[in-house]
Amino acid sequence: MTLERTFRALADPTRRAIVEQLGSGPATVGSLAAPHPMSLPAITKHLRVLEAAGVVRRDRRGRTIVCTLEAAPLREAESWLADRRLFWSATLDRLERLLGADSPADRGHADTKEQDG
Amino acid sequence: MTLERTFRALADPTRRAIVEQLGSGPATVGSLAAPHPMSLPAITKHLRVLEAAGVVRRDRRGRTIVCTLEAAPLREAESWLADRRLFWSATLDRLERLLGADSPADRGHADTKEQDG
DNA sequence: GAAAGTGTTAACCGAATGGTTAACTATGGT
DNA sequence: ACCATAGTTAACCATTCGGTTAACACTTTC
Repeated sequence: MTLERTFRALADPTRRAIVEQLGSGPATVGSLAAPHPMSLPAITKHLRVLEAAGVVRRDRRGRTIVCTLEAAPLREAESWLADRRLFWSATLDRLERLLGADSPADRGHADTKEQDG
Repeated sequence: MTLERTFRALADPTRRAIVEQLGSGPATVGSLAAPHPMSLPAITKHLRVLEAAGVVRRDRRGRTIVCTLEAAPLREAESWLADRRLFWSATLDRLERLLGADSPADRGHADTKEQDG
């Protein structure tokens, strides 16, 4: 599944940093590796994971390789999260009150405080 | 980092299914386990991962345990993706043209070839 | 065509993941 | 008290992950 690969790819902080860097535009493998205190093969592996998820594309360009961010999988992941949000924003509060009414235990967050942002 | 735990939690299909089910409202551990062809301890572990990420909350309720979806981490993950999107939608095309102008090799995504999959 | 530059592949390693079964804890019902 | 219900914890196992070093491959330059 694409979602699985995408979320797993984004789970690693190094790979997220790579994606963030690619947000400033395409970059070579070397320049992507530079900020990270690890060997080049490690970066190669991370890029393979990102590429397998479809998040980045790699194009040979002379003797360097240029990596570019690919939109589709990130968009798909965002959509999945957005679908979940349809719930939290609206339904959550109502359902929790239903639960709370049945047994007023110390779950204490339903009526007095709201940590929404 | 919260983002790391959140993305890692969502990387597993079973855990995503749990989150989706919780989108219909709070549920007991048993009812969350029912749809999945695995043992209860496996589900317990998945719930611990989701709880560690702050994605679900567990409240004892008699001899059952009610799990509820928690908004904050999902919102944070969605925000991270949304920030990335600021790039793909607008800047990508322009940057790629800059790159392409420098050396018109067959980076071929614009008009001729497309190996996307 | 040999040397240097840019990445990848291969082999290996320790730690984390995702699952199992068996034993245990905790609550509720009789 | 005793038993059933609902979940967790413990111990274990195979696989995957994230990193390493060493060797290889492709491109450019001299």
